[in-house]
Amino acid sequence: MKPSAALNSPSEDPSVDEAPLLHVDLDAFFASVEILDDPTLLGKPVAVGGPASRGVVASASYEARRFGVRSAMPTVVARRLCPNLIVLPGRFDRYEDYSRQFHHVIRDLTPDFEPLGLDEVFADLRSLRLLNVRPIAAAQALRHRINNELGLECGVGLGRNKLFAKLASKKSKPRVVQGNLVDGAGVVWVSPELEVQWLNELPVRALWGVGPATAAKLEKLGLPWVRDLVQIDEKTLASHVGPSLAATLWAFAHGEDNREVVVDRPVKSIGHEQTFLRSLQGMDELVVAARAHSAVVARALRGQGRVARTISIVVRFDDFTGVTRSQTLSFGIDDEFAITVIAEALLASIELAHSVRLLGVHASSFIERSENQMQLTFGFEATSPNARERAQLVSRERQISYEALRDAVDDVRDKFGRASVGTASELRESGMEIETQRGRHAFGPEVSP
DNA sequence: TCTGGGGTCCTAGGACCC
DNA sequence: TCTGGGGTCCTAGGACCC
Repeated sequence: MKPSAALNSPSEDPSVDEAPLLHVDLDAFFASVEILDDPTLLGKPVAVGGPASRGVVASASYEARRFGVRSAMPTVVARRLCPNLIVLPGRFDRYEDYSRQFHHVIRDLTPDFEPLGLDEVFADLRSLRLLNVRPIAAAQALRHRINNELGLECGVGLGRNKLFAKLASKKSKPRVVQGNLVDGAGVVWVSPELEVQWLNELPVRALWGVGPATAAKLEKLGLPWVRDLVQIDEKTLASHVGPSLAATLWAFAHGEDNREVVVDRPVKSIGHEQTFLRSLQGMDELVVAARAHSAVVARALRGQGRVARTISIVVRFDDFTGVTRSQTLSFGIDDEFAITVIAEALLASIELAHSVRLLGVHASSFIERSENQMQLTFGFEATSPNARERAQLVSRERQISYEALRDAVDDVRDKFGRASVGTASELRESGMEIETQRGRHAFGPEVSP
């Protein structure tokens, strides 16, 4: 266990009101889990990531980072920097196991925490006021437990809000200096006196919400530093980056961040996408992939007990341009056949100028099962769809009655068993049509009243 | 150097309703 | 004949985060 001390070494531990927000960030999470599961990897440059042909690094051990290997770096580049790099494909079920244990440890401190991905959490310590919990002591205890029980290292940041807590945990991290591993402080608290000083030293890129595009924009405006943002008024900023981001950045630059710790953030979309080793050519190959993706999404939906009204597909071409298409239904769905039918229809609306390196299928606009009205399949009046819908329907060949789809799927399953289910193409050819968002109309021959 | 996969949120425009 | 505004929903694209 590495020594834990606050960088600013306060003689006194602040109160939870002085340091209400805590941020924990596990070190090199995926790579560390791989090393725990295979100790022969210890001390070696390890990365978790995609294949050299088309992958990127998701996580790199500190030994790998010494060579300059970083997250989001193309695997080929990482290999060039570090020829002995051990690249592992990633076992996300395993990482989720560890993540659950991580959250369990946090929950023992407080239930008021918010995960970000698998390896980070924010926690609001204010509810611990009456227990006389001291933030730095609590953070150190957290590090010990995570190290003892999970075998993982982490950095903990404390601050007045999410902005500073996160900046602090970053500063707490072990860093590689001149090729050597240097211990970070482990726990860092940004006391109010340090806040302005910290912000003044920071490039805008270090702020949450500023990525490469916004950083370039701000640079062009002559605002490469956080301290520069204080000089500009919010309206001017908004004219360049939009009102929402402008308000956020302007507040950050003044040390303010009103984002709260949200304990149960509801999931808003579920999707699955894949970059192919060899780009797909032609609709037939895409349809096969879309079916597989739809099945994955459907399983996930059912696993979480959700039904989705919107199905989207994402296509990325070889030239890295991309398109998305989506369709919102008036009812929710959760099975692979319904999703496949829609995904295929959306696919059919895309012009394939290049071969396709990535395909994704997503489901969103979740509704409660109890609100999902899908029973009136037969006997509805055949109102004429409006012009826009009709155009959509024609162009995308979709219009299905949900129950008809369901019934057909059940029939297929009954007849052939689960493993040999029919295809969406077959369902479509059977004459059914998809229903769209506003009302139910137009039906295939088999389901017409 | 050549770009993953899981997500979230924002913006802008069009359709539609009142 | 010319002309409204606000609110909601949907779609497409983009940026960002881990």
